[in-house]
Amino acid sequence: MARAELPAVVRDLESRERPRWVWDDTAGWYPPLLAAGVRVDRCHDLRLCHAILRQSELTAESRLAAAPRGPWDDAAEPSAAAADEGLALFAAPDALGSEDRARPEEMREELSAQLAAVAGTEQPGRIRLLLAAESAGALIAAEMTYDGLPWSAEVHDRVLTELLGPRPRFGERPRKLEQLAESVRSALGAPELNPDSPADVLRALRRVGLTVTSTRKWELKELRHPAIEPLLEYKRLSRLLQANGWAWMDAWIHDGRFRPDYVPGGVVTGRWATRGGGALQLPRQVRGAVVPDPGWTLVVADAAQLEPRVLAALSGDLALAEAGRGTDIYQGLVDRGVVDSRAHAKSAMLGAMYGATQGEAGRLMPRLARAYPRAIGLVEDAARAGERGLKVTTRLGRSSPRPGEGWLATQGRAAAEDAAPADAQRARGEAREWGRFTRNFVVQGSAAEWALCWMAGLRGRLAAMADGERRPHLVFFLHDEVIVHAPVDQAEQVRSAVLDAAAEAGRLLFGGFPIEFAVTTAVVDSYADAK
DNA sequence: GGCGGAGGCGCC
DNA sequence: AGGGCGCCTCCGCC
Repeated sequence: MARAELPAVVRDLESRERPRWVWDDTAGWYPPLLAAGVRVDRCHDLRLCHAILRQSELTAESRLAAAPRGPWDDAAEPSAAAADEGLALFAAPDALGSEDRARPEEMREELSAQLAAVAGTEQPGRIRLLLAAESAGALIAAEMTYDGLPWSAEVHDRVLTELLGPRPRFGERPRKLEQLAESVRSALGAPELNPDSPADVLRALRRVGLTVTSTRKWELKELRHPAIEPLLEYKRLSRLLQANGWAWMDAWIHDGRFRPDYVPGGVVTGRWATRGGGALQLPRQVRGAVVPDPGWTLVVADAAQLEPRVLAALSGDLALAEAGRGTDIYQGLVDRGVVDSRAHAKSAMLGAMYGATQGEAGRLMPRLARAYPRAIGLVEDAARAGERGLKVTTRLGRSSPRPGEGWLATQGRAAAEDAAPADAQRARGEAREWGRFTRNFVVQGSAAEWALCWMAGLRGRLAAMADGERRPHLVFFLHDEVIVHAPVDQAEQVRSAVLDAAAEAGRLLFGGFPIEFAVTTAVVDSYADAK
């Protein structure tokens, strides 16, 4: 009886060949379906789509956007616990009692409001694609958690032991860390020093005559003192131990799999976030532990210089697009004499997209602006809009939030006739800060859309390659990079699928604009070998 | 003893 | 030195 009950699922009849399941929340519904052996082809995630449509400038005139805040706005990020609850509900729908789960008629109503909002836009195809991609992302996230990233605890332990020494007893420092701590203490003449305490370390550094304002790595690197080298090494290894050490392994690796909890749409720009496990910050040091099952391999693919390419296409900057054709786009800038080294090119491009004003990146900006006025003009316009408190919008229609009450109040005070200089200065600082956010938003958000389309297209192609239980599947996604776990004999097919999907994503977002989305692929037996 | 900000650093 | 995150410890506070 359970299957037929699916009380909160509505079927959208838009396509009879490839039905799209419409539900309130993929993270709640899909995990139990996966556990029951069901794979869903397509869906429309009402919660995720609602969030986009409420905020988007393209649907600002819709009934959905104009309505007061309602349950679809308050819907809390579903927790893993909620997903477990979903499992229980699935097994025994009578036990419902879940006020936080929408009823079918509520979902039908919300769906029609969403469809109306989309239909009311000038180019409904744009936002329709965004909603489809966002929803596909939700399916992929659930599937990746279910399938898990293949992880060798043995390799991981070996890496940790090599770098830190054998796993210590609870509460003790690993041998290497203890040795480094001792070196730091003796170099600073501070036998009681706790190297984990920034305040403690700062005091000790000053006591030996060093001029420092913090214990940040980049500041310490400038200092000459025998304590610095072991201190930096201590910080590096301590970080590894704390973030991805044995405790992390115990908590997150089970049966040879790492199953992080991905949060699609978890970042304002549309990037994913994760909850627990820090999956999006896996340090290079431990990537060697990502190894395929016997008879399988990893296809690691990375969209090279994704954001500069997205910027070129967004702004219609043919010169910048051309610089990236057939080559590394940063090298393209060097070849065209815009800057003198790849490092400078990278620093300048990233600076343009983040809003650098000082340092090397700041100095290179004028050259970049002269060579690529359209591209730089686009990010400058986005910054100006943000400084004035306006929204900006990505390629497919995700809009930035408006600044908060506090920000507006500060700007208001500064605009008054008798504004104090200090208020005016603070307002300028905050305005520029919001401008840097909106400047980056358009590029980062559009790049996230490209990545979602890429991954959705790849998922479809992989599904078509399924060979019984030997099903190549996505196991990792990191903003502009994916890992596919595939049977060895399917690696080449997967590689083609990755490239085809990338080309398709470019066409979906930018039509015929001549931008090339370069993708590097590596077929490897360890994630560490991918770069 | 729990909470939350600060400091710090990993990833893109 | 400039965007987006998550998560760890420390440390002051209730």
